[in-house]
Amino acid sequence: MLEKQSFEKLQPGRFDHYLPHLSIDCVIFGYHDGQLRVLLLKWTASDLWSLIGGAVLKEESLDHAATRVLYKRVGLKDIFLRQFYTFGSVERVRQSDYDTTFAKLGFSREESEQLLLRTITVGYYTLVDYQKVDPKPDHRTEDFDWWDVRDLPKMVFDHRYIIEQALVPLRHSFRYEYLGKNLLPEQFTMPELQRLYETILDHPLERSNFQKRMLASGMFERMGKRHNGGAHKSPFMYRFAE
Amino acid sequence: MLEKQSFEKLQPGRFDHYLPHLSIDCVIFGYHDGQLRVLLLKWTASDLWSLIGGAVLKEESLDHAATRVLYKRVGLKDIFLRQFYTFGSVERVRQSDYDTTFAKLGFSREESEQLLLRTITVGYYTLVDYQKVDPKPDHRTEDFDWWDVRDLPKMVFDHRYIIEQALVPLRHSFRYEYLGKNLLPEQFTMPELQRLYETILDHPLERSNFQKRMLASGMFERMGKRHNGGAHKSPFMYRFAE
DNA sequence: ATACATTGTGTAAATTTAACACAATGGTAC
DNA sequence: GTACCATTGTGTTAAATTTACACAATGTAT
Repeated sequence: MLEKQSFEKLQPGRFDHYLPHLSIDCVIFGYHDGQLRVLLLKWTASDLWSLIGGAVLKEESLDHAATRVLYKRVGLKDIFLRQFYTFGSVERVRQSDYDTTFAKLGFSREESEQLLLRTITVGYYTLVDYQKVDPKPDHRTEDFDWWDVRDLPKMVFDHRYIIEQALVPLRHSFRYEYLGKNLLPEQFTMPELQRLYETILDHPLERSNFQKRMLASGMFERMGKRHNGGAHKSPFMYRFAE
Repeated sequence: MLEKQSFEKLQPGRFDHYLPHLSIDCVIFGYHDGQLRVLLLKWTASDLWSLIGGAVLKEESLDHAATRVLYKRVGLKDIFLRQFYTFGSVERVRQSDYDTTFAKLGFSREESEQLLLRTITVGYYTLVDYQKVDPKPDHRTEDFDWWDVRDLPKMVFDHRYIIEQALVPLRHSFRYEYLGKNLLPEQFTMPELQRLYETILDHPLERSNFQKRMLASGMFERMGKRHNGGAHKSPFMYRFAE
């Protein structure tokens, strides 16, 4: 369980090196088993989950902070990362019931308030390969897991709202761009790609029209065929071009 | 010219009541004479111009800060306001040549650095009636003016970049929504509406198709005709519905 | 009264999107 | 080996939307 001392160890000189009142939070999307999922951390001694986020160094950009946090906390590199909104309501931090959580951890009311300072958070969303994630729980978090976006757990602050807001530009981008590179393995079949799109856009797509649209986009390269069992015609494999 | 004392008067207890390192900036769009324009303030004793912005109170939301600043500095109320991006590069404040500007104003190097602190700014854009604007230049700014977005003056920090970035979602919103309520007078003709759209989208639109699309949207109410001279067929007047 | 730039609306062509059809394939069941 | 069949790739048609063009009506200037 998190000790008061270890918190200070965890964030040495937090208020010297980091910008106060500001954080970034990353909605990390992954795809598995026909489900769109987000990577969440479970807080120690609590049933609350949270996004992966962190403070911003005084000498780094917001994008850099997001990249740094993703690398240090989840081992992710060279990923699709996009800022989508900045959440700045007054109640977003305080309204939560996690004041009591801090009390449980041995923090005084005064110290707790330091940690519960008014905070504006810049939201990013990222698309990552479900398998390549290697979260490093820290002293504040004891576990991590992927959660279906349609079935999220109890979350700290306004993190659930942030996820819902991230879904809007995510869906929009899948309508007008050809993403998904980081959500699928290196090679994939057209039905697999379609399933991804249907999951994210949350509605069925007509098979033959989908295939034609994808091929006409020129974003995909056809590789060899896959013969791996299943009583079916063997499909072509594709990958994202260049 | 700005005196050191008046700056303190201007922002009493700035570091007590406001969140440090954070600001909001508003790209105020107006429309006049077939030009899309932004409202800018001219800095005292300088040829630099800037957006209308300000700090965020510790007990107000970002949206509230933007609304407050727009009301206090420009007298605007009940306007279209939309957050679009948060600018957080490290160099955005320091790279500028305005260090020298502060020197001219009698600030010491130390004090100047206080004012040139690393600052993240949350960008908003707004659509306002060109005529209803009543800017109140303060001690830091000696003048204001509307500038054509295609012909902007020399600007402080990254404000020119912020304007360019605001144009992207602005154009996008005009493609998929029916805005313009605040950019036009209460009543307007279809050619006038079309001219607005063409100016913002920056390309010509086919007249008859434009008219049909607008009418079909149900967003506009047809009023009486206008008879005000000009050797032309008199056009219908429209207004935004409800 | 005539001319004419402008406005409102109608219609046809082109393009895009959606819906459906069918043949080919590769494995399974017998 | 052979018939079967879910799946995949592609083609074809219908519907809807977008684009281009046409024409009649109007109000003012001459």
